[in-house]
Amino acid sequence: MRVLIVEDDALHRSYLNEAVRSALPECDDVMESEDGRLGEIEARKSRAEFVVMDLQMRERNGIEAARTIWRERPDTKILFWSNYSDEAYVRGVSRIVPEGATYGYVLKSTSEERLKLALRSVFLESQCVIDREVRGIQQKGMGSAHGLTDGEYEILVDVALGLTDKTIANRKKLSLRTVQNRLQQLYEKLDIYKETGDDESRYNLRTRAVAVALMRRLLNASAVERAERELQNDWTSQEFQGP
Amino acid sequence: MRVLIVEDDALHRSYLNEAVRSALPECDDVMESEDGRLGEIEARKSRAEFVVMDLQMRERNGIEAARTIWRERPDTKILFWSNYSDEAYVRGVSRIVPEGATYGYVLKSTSEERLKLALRSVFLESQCVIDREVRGIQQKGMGSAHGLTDGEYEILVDVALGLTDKTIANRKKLSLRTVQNRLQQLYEKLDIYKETGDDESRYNLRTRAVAVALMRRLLNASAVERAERELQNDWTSQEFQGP
DNA sequence: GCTTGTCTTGCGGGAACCCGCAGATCTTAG
DNA sequence: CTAAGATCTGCGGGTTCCCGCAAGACAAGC
Repeated sequence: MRVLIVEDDALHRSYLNEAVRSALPECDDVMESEDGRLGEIEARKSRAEFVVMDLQMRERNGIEAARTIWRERPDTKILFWSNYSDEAYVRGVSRIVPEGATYGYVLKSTSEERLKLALRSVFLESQCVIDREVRGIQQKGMGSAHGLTDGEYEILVDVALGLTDKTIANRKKLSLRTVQNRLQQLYEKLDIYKETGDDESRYNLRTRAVAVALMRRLLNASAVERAERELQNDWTSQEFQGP
Repeated sequence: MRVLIVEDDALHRSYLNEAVRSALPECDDVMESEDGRLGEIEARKSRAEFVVMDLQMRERNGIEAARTIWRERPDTKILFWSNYSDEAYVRGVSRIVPEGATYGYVLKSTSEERLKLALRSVFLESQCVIDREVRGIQQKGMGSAHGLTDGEYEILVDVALGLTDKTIANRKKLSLRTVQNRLQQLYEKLDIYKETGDDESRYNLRTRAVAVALMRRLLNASAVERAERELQNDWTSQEFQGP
């Protein structure tokens, strides 16, 4: 049994190493990689079945790395280990997990006990373990507080990328007016209107929406970069023109 | 001699504690705070002259905390200790440092030797120490690659907040056309035009500018939040109504 | 069937945005 | 003082955005 740790902070890396050795005495070998890119290579070379993965790394973030690892070996068990419970990350993870794969999601602020428990549960018993703080975000469809539909979230990302309404309509195969409608209902969910109501001063609604999405941690730079890469793919592989 | 450590990650906190005790044997007491808010209180209560401050914390980020600490005791020596060399953070720090104050800025990835050296240099010899990677950003005015004027950066922040051109004009006491001019030169610096040139597909320029600023780490959520708070101050203290 | 509700699409217009052009102001160098 | 250069400002227009209104599509329920 061999475990691969992918984490770019040296302290956290050694902490994880120690925790893994302590929680899993049956573990023969613990490998380490310093960023997502190297993690992919190491996982491919060593054929590790168990991975502890940091999100938010320099060279290549944990979501990208996990996706390629799962693409090559879908039975790999991955425990995600993240700083915050940003909605963008949680969504990103749940978007790439393949059918039936086992994974976990724990915050760096959890106690060592919980971490070790999660290691044993995910790696040995193939249970999915998700921290309570994260769980709150994962179940979508709550009381409009910060529960965006998948469709609305998609629109939000496209807007945050700086796309035009018309461009979004082409990409999503929708009418122009429909895109604008979804934007409006996005504005309502984000309380954009309430703010402009206070003063006569007006916001530019679409950029304001991006701003509050940032502040509410619905978006972050990594999510935008991911979407940007997907966009460039669509952009070059197929030309978008006409009805 | 007493040192206050403000850092919300437990591992980094203990690492810093050890480093401080090792680098500064003449240090009597090492205090710790878990976020910016508590750090302010502890600094006020203990009258610590030396602070090691993390940026990017939950409750109140390091820049805010440092500002209030410096406002109460401008002779406090602060060593900033950050994950990345994000332009937004560097700008934020250099914006709040008072006249003649001594401070340092080192990355978490630097070696323990460099960290200890920085601790001694800043705290004992009152030297300003700034990591090489950070230095690159600090000197502004380079070959248009990512060198934004202060004025351009201000505009960028206001746009990222979601403000209207007219609103920005009022806030900055400028003409509407001037704001739009600055926006145009911002677009050029960010290469917004080059991108739209590839395809007929159009971007919404202002949100696109925010997107690339995010991806180039010129902006981040903390910077937006900071600006938002300033905005709300102006908003309520004085009413903005054009002639 | 009829109604109710949600989602999509079109039309139209007022407002905001993007920008070329040209005159006015201010700085800097010779 | 003058000339050159950068910045600010107003005007006019083409485009996009924001949104109220209304008609069609589809599903669920009495």
